[in-house]
This record gives sequence, structure tokens and C-alpha cells, in this order.
Amino acid sequence: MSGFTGTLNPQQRQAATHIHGPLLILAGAGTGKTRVVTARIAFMISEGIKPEHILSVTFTNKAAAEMRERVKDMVRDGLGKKVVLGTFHAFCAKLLREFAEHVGYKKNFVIYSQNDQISLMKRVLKSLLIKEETMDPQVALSRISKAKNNNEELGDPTKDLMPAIAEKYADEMRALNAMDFDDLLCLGVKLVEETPVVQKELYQRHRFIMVDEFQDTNSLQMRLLRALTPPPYNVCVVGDDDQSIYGWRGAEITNITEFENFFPNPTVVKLEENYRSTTPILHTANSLIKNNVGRRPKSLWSRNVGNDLVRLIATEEDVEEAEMIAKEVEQGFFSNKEPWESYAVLFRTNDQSRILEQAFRQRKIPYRVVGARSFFDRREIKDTLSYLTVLHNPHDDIALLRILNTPTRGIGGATAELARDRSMEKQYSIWVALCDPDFLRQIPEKSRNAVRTFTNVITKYAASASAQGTDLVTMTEALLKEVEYVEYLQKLSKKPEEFHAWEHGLSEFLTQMSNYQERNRKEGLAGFLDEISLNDEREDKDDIEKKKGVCLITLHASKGLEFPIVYLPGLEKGILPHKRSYEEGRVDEERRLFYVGITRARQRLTISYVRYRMKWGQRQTELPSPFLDELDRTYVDEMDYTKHMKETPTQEENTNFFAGLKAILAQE
DNA sequence: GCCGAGCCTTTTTTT
DNA sequence: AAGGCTCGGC
Repeated sequence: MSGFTGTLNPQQRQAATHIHGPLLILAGAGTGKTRVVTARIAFMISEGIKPEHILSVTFTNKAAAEMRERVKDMVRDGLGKKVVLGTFHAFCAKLLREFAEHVGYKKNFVIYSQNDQISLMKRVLKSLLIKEETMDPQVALSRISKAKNNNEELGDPTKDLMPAIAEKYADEMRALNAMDFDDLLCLGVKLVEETPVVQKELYQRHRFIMVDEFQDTNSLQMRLLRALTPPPYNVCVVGDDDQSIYGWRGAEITNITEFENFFPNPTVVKLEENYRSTTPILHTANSLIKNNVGRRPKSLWSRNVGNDLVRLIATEEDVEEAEMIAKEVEQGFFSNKEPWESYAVLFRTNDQSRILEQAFRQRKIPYRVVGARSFFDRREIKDTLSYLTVLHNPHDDIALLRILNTPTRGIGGATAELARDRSMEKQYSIWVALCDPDFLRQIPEKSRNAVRTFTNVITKYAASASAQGTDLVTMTEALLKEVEYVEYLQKLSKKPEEFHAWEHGLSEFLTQMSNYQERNRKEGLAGFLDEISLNDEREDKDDIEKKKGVCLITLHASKGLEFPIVYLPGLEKGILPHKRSYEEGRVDEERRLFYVGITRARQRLTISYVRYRMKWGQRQTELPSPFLDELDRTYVDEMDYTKHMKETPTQEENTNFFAGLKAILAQE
């Protein structure tokens, strides 16, 4: 047997060396899942299977990136690089780029992010004369998404509102040659299921398929998996029902619990020995998760008894909680030489990070905020991206409208409105309207000239964008220069810092672009745009590893990661479980989320909650999370930070607070 | 068509 | 607390 499976425990080894026929690996948190999966890939390759015949699908790009790293390390001479890795969405996008015509799209379709979707939905609602108060664009979108994922019909568009909206939205998307994330899956499934030639080709390409984070797959993804896999079903899935936290996005837990209904007689391997955390952490985690009904009973154990109890800390104010964390991190760094990267703070909602960032900034503690969507929401990035999108597909009305008068060039609302009306009437894109001589005749001369200048610029750069061997960075810089974008930013900014932030954002964007180009010479602008819409990771993995500091991250984004020292602040009713989870009957999922958070910790775990928290600039009373009552206290050290701070007012800041606290407790 | 002031909403999680 | 959006003055 080869080296990479030698260090595995018996269950792990069984999983790693089972190659043919369906395999279900039930892998609890920290049970060495990734090791097994990578060992399995290495093993397969050592058995003579060609790496390019292995397709490994993960749920997030983060997981894909991590997998790529590990496989690369494990398999010699870059063979591992040939394994096909990616998310379901990225896989479908590539597939559709290749075969778009089979599902009635053009190859240069664009992928719509949530922002784009909302813009379009707003437009749809407007055109149907629906007020936003009656129908929230977001709500409409998620309803449509749900229908697509469950393959359900919404009803008669002539009778009901929702189906009418859905129909209009779909029409618009097709007209824009745009796909949203759901479309990628839907059309991917359609393509494979209904095009035997393609299916056969894919059978040849991907002979062994692995799916990670299987508890998060939805029914479309299951369908796709089935369509890609002929008997004898060389498919291996890995997952843990206790870590299913994407139900709100349509994840079907039955994919894992009823796996045998989809792939007959699977081999099932259960991994329960945890290599990550200490006994106190796992004991606490087990005591929480057993409160979920209908789960597959499972109990993690560890040989590592550890040195620390789990701490549960109450503080008075949210600021205090953040300061407590920052102070301890600082102390750990200076007195125990604990590197910043050992620490992570996990929270339920993105906005919780702000107060933490403040506390860290004050103490000059380096930190990195992972996964906050912000970068691509930034004005300068969105603008530049819209320009590039229009170059790639000028019929993308949403992107076009964004840049039509950005920088301001004399094409105001009235002209835009006219162009839009015309495009509706004539059933063509706004771009075509702008180029239409009849339309140009309708508008005042000043506007006409402005429009002409605009269309000329776009045409010119579109040609260069699609030409072979164009340097994207140079082209983008030239384009921005020509439209005087930076000058526009300067004028727009209210403070110099604001302008500098924008400038910095731009240069960061161009750096990423140049990185992309180095990695990937063939696929040009289209590939770059794809990568950006599909890659929430966006920063290169090198990038993320280079980044030093304490990790601030949402619970969702933390899945699959681990840290020596973890803080879970904000364990309050309404935050975790989130207020809306009550309304939507998703409290179980919130509990799993908490469970995921707990099991990220290797050595030390600190859970905390506050009595008062600022919300919308208002001080609000908070209640402890009901989940806290469920935690077995055998290994939990409970304390009240504020109270003990008051009792020891002379305690200077830089002595170890908890050492002091323990001493006090011992005296009592 | 442009621009600023004030008003209004917003906060769940992500491919 | 902050950014997006509308409206009104230029």
C-alpha cells in the first residue's frame, strides 16, 4: 500500500481505498475528511487512474482552493494539478461556455451576481407597474430561485403575480444573454440530460466523481451528479448532516440521508474520531447538537484531553466584548508569542465585524476580514467591471446602464429613458437602441454627440478586448484613461481619503487582473469575468495566505476551517439563533451553525454574550441565546467579565486578566 | 442635465 | 451609522 494511506485510521483507509461503485463517507467535523479525500485522490492516481479523469466538486471556492493545495502537495510532479476541481457552479459555467448553443444561449453569456439580479428585478417590477412596497425585489428573486431549484411550476402568468414576474424576469435574462447562479445549474442539468452527445463526452472526461460538503447540495446538483454518472456509479460523496447550514439556499439534507435512493447499495463509512479539538470542546459541541431532532446519531471523540475549559463570558456592553477579545489576543501575542493567525473570531452576521475591527484597529492588531462581500460591491470595482462586461457583451443592459453616464458625459436620465423605451418597443438591447440612427435622430444634438462618443469608445475597446493576445491590464487602463474615470472619482470624492481608497481599489483590481492573466493566458476577458462572478474567494489563495492577522469571519464562511483559538461573540437571542430563523422555522439550522462554530476550535474556545448592544444607533437590551442553556457545563468555565473588572479596578491592563480572575476565584 | 441636501432604509447566511 | 435614492434648485 502506498504511503499516503499508511497514516490513516482504519475507517479513513477504507474510505480512501474504495474506488469503484458508490461511496458515502459520513465525516464529522475535524475527522480528517480533507485528508481522506486527498489521500483517496492520490491513491487513485497511484493505481494508474489518470488525474484528468477525476472530477472533484466542492461547495465553496474556498474548499476547492484548499483541496488544490493539498492535492498538489501530495502528488508528485504536478500531476495533481490535472485533477478537475471546482464548485458545481463553476463546473456548469465552463460546460455552458463550451456548449451554450445547445440550450439556446450564446457563448458569451454573462453571469449575474446578486446585485445584477436585483437591478434587473427592480426593472422588471417597474415595467409590470408593481410598486416595491407590494413586492420586495429580493423576495421575488428568492421565490423564483426556490422554484428553479425544486423544479416546480409557479402557475399561470396571466392569472397570478408571481408567475408573471418570473416569466418576465426569465425573458429579460435571456434577452440580455445573462444567467444567474440558478440558471447555471438548471441549464447545466438540462444540457447534460437532454444532449446525449454531450453526456457521452462527459462520461469520457470525468470517470470518477467526488463531491465534498454533500450535505449542502440541492436537488439540481443531485440531478446533475446523476446525469454525469453512468453505472457502476463511480461516485464518492462526503458530508455531515450536523453541518448542513445552507437549507435557506435549497440544500436537501435528504441527498445524504437517502443517498441509497439515488445510488444503489453504496458503501458507507463513518468517521467519528476527531483530530482537531480537545475533549472539552467536543463534549460541549456534542451536548449542543444532540438537541436537534431527526439527525443521524453521531458523537465525536478525541484523544486530546487538552488544557483549557470552554469559557462562557458575559459582558455588559458590546464594546466591552470586543475589547475583551482584542485585549486577550494582544496579550497572547506578547506574552505567549501566539501568532495573530492562531486567532479567529466567528460571528453570525457580517455587520458584527465592524465593532471588532474597531477594537483591533485601536490596538493596532493586524486582522483580515474573510469573505465579506465588500470588494466587488465597491463603486470603483463595480464601475470597472461594468465597463468590461459591456465590452464583452454590450447587450447586457444592466451593466450598460451603470456606465452609460459614469463618468457623467451628458447622457442623462431622459436620454436613458428614451433608449430604454425604444429597446422595449423594438425588442432589442439598449446598446442597439443607442446605435440606431432613428433613435439618434429623436434626441437633442448635444445628447446625440454624447451618445456617439460613448458608443465609439465602447466599440473601439470591444474590438481590442476580443482580439487575441490583448493585454487586459493595459487595455483597461487605457479605457479608464480615455473616459477620464479617475478624474471623475476625484471630483466625486468628498474627502481625499475617500479618493485614495478608490484609487487603491482600482489598483488592487488591476493587480488581480494581471494575476489572472499570468495564470491563464488562453481564456481572455470572458474567463476573467467568469472567475470574478464565480469566485467569492476572489483574492488568490496565495493572497489569503500572505495576509497576516486575526481572522474575522462569518460562521458560514468558517465551515471547513480550523483555528487554535476561537472566539464566538454575540451569543444572544436574535443573533444566534437569528431572529428570522424563528419566523422561518430554521432554529435547528442555527444550532448547527453554532455547532460548526464550536468545532472550528482546536485548543481554546471562548463563547460570549452581552447585555446591551447598539443597534441602528440605539442601545438595546439583549438576552442570552437559548442555546447556551443546552450546553453541558461539565467542561465549561462561566464568568462575568464586567463584574470582575469592577472588583479589580486597580488591575492594570497588561496583566493577564484571566489569571487574575482565576486567582480571585481561588481565594473565595 | 447636473448636483447637492436631506430623507429613507437597512441587517442573515453565499454560489 | 452609513450609504442609496429622491427631489428640487441651478
